[in-house]
Amino acid sequence: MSSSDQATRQVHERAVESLREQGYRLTPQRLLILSVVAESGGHMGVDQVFRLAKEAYPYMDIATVYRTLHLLKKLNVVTEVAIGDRLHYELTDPEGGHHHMVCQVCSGAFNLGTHYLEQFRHTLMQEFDFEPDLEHFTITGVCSTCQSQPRKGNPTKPKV
Amino acid sequence: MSSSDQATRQVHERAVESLREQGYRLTPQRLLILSVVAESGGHMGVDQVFRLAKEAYPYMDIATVYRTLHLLKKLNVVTEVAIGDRLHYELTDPEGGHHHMVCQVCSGAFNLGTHYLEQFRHTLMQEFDFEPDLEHFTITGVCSTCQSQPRKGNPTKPKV
DNA sequence: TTAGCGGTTGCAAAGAGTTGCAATAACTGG
DNA sequence: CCAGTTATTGCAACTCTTTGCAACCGCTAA
Repeated sequence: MSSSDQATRQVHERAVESLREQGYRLTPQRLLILSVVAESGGHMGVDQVFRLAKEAYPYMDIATVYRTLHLLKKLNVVTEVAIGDRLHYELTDPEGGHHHMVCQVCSGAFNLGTHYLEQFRHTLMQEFDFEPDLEHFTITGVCSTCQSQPRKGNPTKPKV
Repeated sequence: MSSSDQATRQVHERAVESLREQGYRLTPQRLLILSVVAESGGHMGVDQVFRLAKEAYPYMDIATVYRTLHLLKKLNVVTEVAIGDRLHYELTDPEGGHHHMVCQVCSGAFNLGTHYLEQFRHTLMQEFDFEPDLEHFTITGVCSTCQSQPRKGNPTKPKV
């Protein structure tokens, strides 16, 4: 057994617990969608989740995928990441959250530790008494690589 | 003549110049959509823009509204603001840009000066060589009023 | 002022995501 | 282990936004 199998099982256990605790039912569809996301390693678009899930269970419906991903997001099992103008999903980082920097040129996504935003949060609360929601924060821009390779054709594949 | 008429005329002049400079054509549809947004004073949803524009010109098409708003956004004449899960549009702040804090509870939108993000930008470039796009930045959270009025029914109308 | 180029529009249809609803099936108590 | 309750699914219809395309019309040059 690989360490990724191990990780996947832990994810399942935690997710199952979250579901039961809050009165949600454990359905094959939910477990399947979860395992698809868990096994991908990185973040996936909804259509990609749907395609893989449908391979395993042909009756899978796209509406179920959307509903399940929204649910898992609410339970903090998966995290939503905006890549381009589409939402992607990945397992929530167990070591406390992180944010994303997404490159507009190559669509690469880079992690950003929470503490980089703490100062900003502090400022907003101090100055405006505004409590920002910085749980799943994605900022777009241009990454290091694409800055040094000026507009040279094809975007590369997303990194995690 | 009111000062808002005056402001509206200035907006038209600047927008017309932007369009011509870059080879875009001045069409009645574009001018109408622009004036609808300009006269609203604040930010408006696409459907609201469409409805008002259609009152003045019944052949107005929703696709034209979308295309025009995207164009005006590209020309930096209007600014896109995410309210809830819909995009709203407002005239771009002539005094240099500002960002928005949008309350998840009451949907109120509050302005946030650019300098509050400068430090954050500096950090990202220093640490990650990542050039963030902070042009039109919207952050969600809970505003001062809604923090002190715990979950008491109806959201108020958007401000600004 | 007019002819013609090509950017724009209106329409229709496609795509992405959401929602209502009846049938299904996961959970509970007995 | 079974029956009842009710959350969930699959389907289809719907909303919101984008896109392809032919007709149209704003602009420029003569």
